[in-house]
Order: sequence, then C-alpha cells, then structure tokens
Amino acid sequence: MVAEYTGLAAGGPSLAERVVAWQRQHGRHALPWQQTRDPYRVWLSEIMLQQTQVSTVLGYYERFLERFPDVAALAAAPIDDVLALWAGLGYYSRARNLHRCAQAVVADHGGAFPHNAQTLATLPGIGRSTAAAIAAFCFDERVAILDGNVKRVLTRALGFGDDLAVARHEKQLWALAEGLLPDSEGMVAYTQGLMDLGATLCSQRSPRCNACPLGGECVAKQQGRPEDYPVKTRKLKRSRRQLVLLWLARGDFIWLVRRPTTGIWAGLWSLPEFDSVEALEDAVAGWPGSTQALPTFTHVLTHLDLSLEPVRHQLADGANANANADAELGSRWPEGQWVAYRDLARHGLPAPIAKLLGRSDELFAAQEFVDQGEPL
DNA sequence: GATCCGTGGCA
DNA sequence: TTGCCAAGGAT
Repeated sequence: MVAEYTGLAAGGPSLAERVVAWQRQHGRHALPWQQTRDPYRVWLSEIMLQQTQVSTVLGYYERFLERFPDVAALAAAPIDDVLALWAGLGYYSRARNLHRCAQAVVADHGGAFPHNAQTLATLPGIGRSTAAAIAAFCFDERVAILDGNVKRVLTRALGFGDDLAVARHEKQLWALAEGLLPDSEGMVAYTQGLMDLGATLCSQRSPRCNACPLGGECVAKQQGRPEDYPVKTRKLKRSRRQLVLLWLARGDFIWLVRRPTTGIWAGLWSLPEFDSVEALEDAVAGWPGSTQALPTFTHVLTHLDLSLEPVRHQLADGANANANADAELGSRWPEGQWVAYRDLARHGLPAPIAKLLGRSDELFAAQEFVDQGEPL
C-alpha cells in the first residue's frame, strides 16, 4: 500500500524539485568522483561504492586511478595487479568483473563506455542501478537508480510499506522511482541528491527530519515513524566455518597459494588451507624444521563467522631438503609460489591474512612466551 | 527466489 | 556480544 507523496496533491514543489534544490545547496560536491563526468572514473567509483561506505572507498579510489588512469590501462593489466589494489575492499568478484568489463569496453565498444544505461547494464558487474547512476551522472539520462539510500528515502517519502524482500514490491518501487524523475537537466543533482539525503539526513536509525527538504510532505514523517521504513524481512542466519591455515616460511619467504576461482576470497593469494589440523600436521610431518600453533582468531563476515587456525612451520635450511620440499609443494599447489615478505603488498591477500602476516612480530613474541611455558 | 560474496563501523 | 548493513550483482 502506497500513501501518496503529499507534495503532489498539494501542488507544491515536486519531490524532485525539492531534492534538486537541496542537493545544489546542501549536498556533497567535493567527492573525488564528482569532479568529473569521465565514465571511467564514475564507473570505478560506482563499483567500489557497491555495499561499501564512502570513507572506506576514498583511499582505494585514488590509488587505483594512479595505477590505472584509464580503461585501456586497466584492460591491459594482469588480474593480479587489479586484485592487489582491491585487497581489503571485499567482494572480490567486483574486481574480477571490473577487469572483465574494462576488457569488454576495449574489445567490444571501441574503448569508450556506452552512453546509455541499457547497454551499460550488459557489461560485467554493472547491474540496473549502477548502469543508471553512470548514465545519469555522465550523460544526463533520465533513468532511476535504486540503491540502499534511495530505497530508504523513497519508501519513507511515499510511505511505501510493502516488504521489499518480495520481488513484486521492489519492482513497484522501481516504477515509482521512475515516475518521480525530473527533466534531464536536473538528473545529476537529483540522483546525487537522493543518495546524499540517504547518506546524511535520512539515515537508518535516527533520521534528521527537521533538516529534510521534503519536510512535512514525507509520509513517514507525518506518521511519526520514519525508522519503520523500508520494510524488509530478513532471515540472516550466520553460520560458522573453520579455516586451518599453513604459514609455511623459509628464511624471508612465505609460501602463498592462489585460492579457488569460486567461494570466499576467490582468486586471491592466501595461505594453504587444510580440512583439519590433523591433515595439516600429516602434511608437514616429513618436512625439516619446527611447527608451532599460532593463536586462533575470528574473522566476521556478513553471513559467516570464520575461525582461523594458523599453524606456522619454519622450514630448515639445507639444499637437499629444500629441493624435496619444493617438489612436493609444487605438486600439491601448482599455483603456489615463494613470496618475499617485503613483496606481500604486491599480492592480493584477504584482510585477515594480511593482518595475520603483518602482526608477525607480535605473534612471534607471543609464541616465545608459549615456548617458555608462560601464559599468553 | 534464495544464496553467496568482505569489510568496517556503529549502537 | 550481537545484529545490522552500506552508492548491488551474479548465479
């Protein structure tokens, strides 16, 4: 059931007019990706910002542009270079799709991004909302976005109380969003303004309705319960998974393997993973050197609590032993390689793995206490 | 349609 | 401690 946005019935400024005027005066204008209408830069920002907050993206965006200044440079780069710059941002399929998209733009579109949302949405990693954002920002196309911010703003303004977990209802909201669009001249400010409203005033928990340009026209504010929107039933049951990891070191080098192309951290470099501590111990039993269990720690994902159990094995020196070890390692992990600690940043590592390896001094210190029989 | 895919911040 | 989720998309 949709209560009507009352500004329309009252003959006052339309929702779009209010949002456009507010954005131009009070919205955000200094974000790095707002200084341009270059589709490459806008596209990069939109992909990085998917399910990711602005403050997190800022540093990644600048580093990425410095290394890949245009779509041709990105398309020509090795995927490992892309993943290395994406490491820590999460949702790594975005990085792989980003790379594939750049290559498609070069190969299929003459090196230029398509100028309309419909064609943009055919490219890897660009869905309906992202395509619309690029088309609106770069080409003034009259097309609606519907991300988390806009869902919140529109459901509140319209009093749209139907469950967005139901596809039919979300489709209805898309249609409503399209019906609210201003003329093309206002598309940039309108699109940006909806997101600015959702990110600043119209927040999830404590919306600042007093400062909102929609004022008393907002149905949710009239009802006095803006926090009740949007309605979205969720059954997020978090599961647990155990990761037994082998930190295999030899001198200043560490053995890294490429993770499978599917599943968590797909395609990134990480430590060899085992099904159990026993399986890991069986594998290293015949290798020269010393084995130490490191402290277990938890890494929390949206749907998953990961329990990471790292075991460190320091391979002893010795030409014969090293040759045998390398042969077995190469056989067991064909895509593995010895990486110098100083070169770790050149590899895309999952955040908890980078954190683990970066805390080596701390962990080794803790381990020494264990060796001496002292409590941690 | 339901599930999967990261990380960090916040209450 | 736990839940929630942010400029979503692919399968």
